[in-house]
Order: sequence, then structure tokens, then C-alpha cells
Amino acid sequence: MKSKGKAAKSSRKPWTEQDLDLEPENSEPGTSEQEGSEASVHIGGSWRGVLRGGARERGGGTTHRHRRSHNSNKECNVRRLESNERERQRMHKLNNAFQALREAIPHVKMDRKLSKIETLTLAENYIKSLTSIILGISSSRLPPGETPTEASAASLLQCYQQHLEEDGDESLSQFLTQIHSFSQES
DNA sequence: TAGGCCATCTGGTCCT
DNA sequence: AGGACCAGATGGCCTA
Repeated sequence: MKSKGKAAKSSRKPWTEQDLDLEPENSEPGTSEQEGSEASVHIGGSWRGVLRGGARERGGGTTHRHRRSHNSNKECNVRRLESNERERQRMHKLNNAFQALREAIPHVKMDRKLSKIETLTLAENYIKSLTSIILGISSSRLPPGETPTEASAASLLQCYQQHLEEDGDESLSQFLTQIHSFSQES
């Protein structure tokens, strides 16, 4: 499966301790065949432009092409490594949340795991389905002649928020379980 | 082989 | 000032 690829990814280490010990002049981007081009860094055997794409110029046209003068090159590299690690951890947390979401939503079992976009789409549909179920239940308990209103949705939201405050992280799955059993009983 | 999906790096921007 | 967040870029793996 993907594990092979992930293993290969994890071995990708563009910045190493060795890099930190490089002489500033050696680590300066664009010193050889890259001379004269955009500031670049050597990553995983390829050169990446430090300034690329329109989004890079959001800060206002003239960006700094070279490292900031008030930080040493080594200091910049250390900060970059730390920043990379934080970003990795952040993405891992995001992926864990996606995995939790995959497990929370019912779907046809597949030999492969749901992609992120599939997970989000299914979750959206699932939420809409649950909402309509709940609104249907509440309308069936209304006095004859009355229809579900926005008040029903508001009370649903209020109920959910109450669960969030009371139960923390586990609240969503518990709430959905309650809804499921409730809809089966009625 | 092309396209989809993903992990990772990176610099800019926002927020505390 | 520093961390979080975001989006673009890149390259690897997998599948049709």
C-alpha cells in the first residue's frame, strides 16, 4: 500500500545537522549553476525556488531575496528545522483527525481507505442526514398542524454545544451514538 | 504513462 | 517575537 511511500518520505531529510555546520558561503543558495537565478535551496536532490508563485509576493512586491541579516545562517537553519518539525506535527494531528472522522462516519467498506476529500464529503452528507432525521423525529412529536421550524435546528445546535462543553473530545461520537439509538427506538 | 493522492518543505501572514 | 496557520511547490507511490 502506501506504507512503502511513507517510509521513503520519512527518510527524506533535506536539512541535516551537517547542513547546520556548513560554512555560510557554501550554504548560500545559488552558488554554482544556480548563480543569478532566484534564491534557491537544495532539497532532496532538486533545487527549489525560495521565491515562487504569486502568493510568495503577498507581502508586497519587493521581498528579501537573501537571508535576514540579523540572524546567522546557522540560526536560520535551526529555526527552519524547528518550524518544519512543528509543521509535521501539525499535519500529523490533522491526519489523526481525518482518521477519527473516517471511523466515525458509516461508509461502504473498501479495500482502500477513504481519501481526505471523500471523507469530508461523506461527513457532510452524514451530518445532513442526521440533521434531517432529528428534525423528522422532533416534527413527529409536535402537536398536529405544527411543522419543524428553525427552532428545531437551534435546539439541535444547542444540544450539541451542551455536549461539547460537558464531554470534550469524545462528545461528537457519543452524541451521534445517542442520536442513532434514539432514532432506532422511535 | 498520466493522473490522483499524499507527505513534506517553505515563506508569507495572522494571532497571541 | 514566536508559534500557528495557510497555500504553493515538489517528488514519490499507486492505480487504471
